[in-house]
Amino acid sequence: MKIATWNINGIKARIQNLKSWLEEAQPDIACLQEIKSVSEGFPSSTFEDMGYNVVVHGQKSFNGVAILSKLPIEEQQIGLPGDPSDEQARFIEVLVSTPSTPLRIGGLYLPNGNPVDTEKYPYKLAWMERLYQFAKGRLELEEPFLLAGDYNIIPADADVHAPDAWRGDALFRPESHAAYRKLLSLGLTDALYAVNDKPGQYTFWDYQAGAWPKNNGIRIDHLLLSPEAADRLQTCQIDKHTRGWEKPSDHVPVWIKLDV
DNA sequence: ATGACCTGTTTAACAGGA
Repeated sequence: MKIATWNINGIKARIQNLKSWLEEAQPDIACLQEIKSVSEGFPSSTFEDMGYNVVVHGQKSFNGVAILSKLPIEEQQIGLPGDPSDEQARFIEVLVSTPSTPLRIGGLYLPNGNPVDTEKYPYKLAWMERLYQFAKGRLELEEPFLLAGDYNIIPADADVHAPDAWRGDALFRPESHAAYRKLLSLGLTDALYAVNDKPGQYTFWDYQAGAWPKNNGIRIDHLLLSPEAADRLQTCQIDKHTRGWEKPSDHVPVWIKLDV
């Protein structure tokens, strides 16, 4: 089973690229972030025609997440628990049944957090604490479970072209790293590093300053697996070539194959 | 991580992104 995550940076601007990539990559499940659309504005029928079931958690103009699944969706959770006042659409989860096991998949768009001297940074850290509490509960089920998405966290120096230039950034600050380590310490496995820990495996290149031609990238899109999912991990890859397409997203897809 | 950007909203700049 192939499961992917991709921050598409706007469904209206990216629908053609997304269709092309789905046809090429043939994921069974795709977690999408930054759809930048209300739920009713998401072109679900386009993907239903391609054989996907579609769940959307949209918002006007900003954020927004969706999951496309070729397997029937048995349960869904819209939004991250823990703060009823949070109106930002950043989390969606589905439960599907594979031939061998139930499988729970959370798709997330973790807050950026910049600038760090504004309320945006404490919001990011509080959101990460909520994600920690949620993941803790899911891991207690001892089932295959994964959290896939745009974490807006650069895990280590090996994941950024010029680490020293990023030290004070919300994606790379010690407090951000501490919150990310706390999440991992629950027993989650970074799928990419489990199969290949080479440096410089980027998933995002800024539109500005020639970042793509100069390969000034960062790795911020991750799939974190429960022990039961990690046991079934076959491979993890980054579809870097989509960054070179016409009208690209600034992120590229990351996907795993699970033996389920 | 500094070149010279992109998207949505709305239809001229602005907010937000990373």
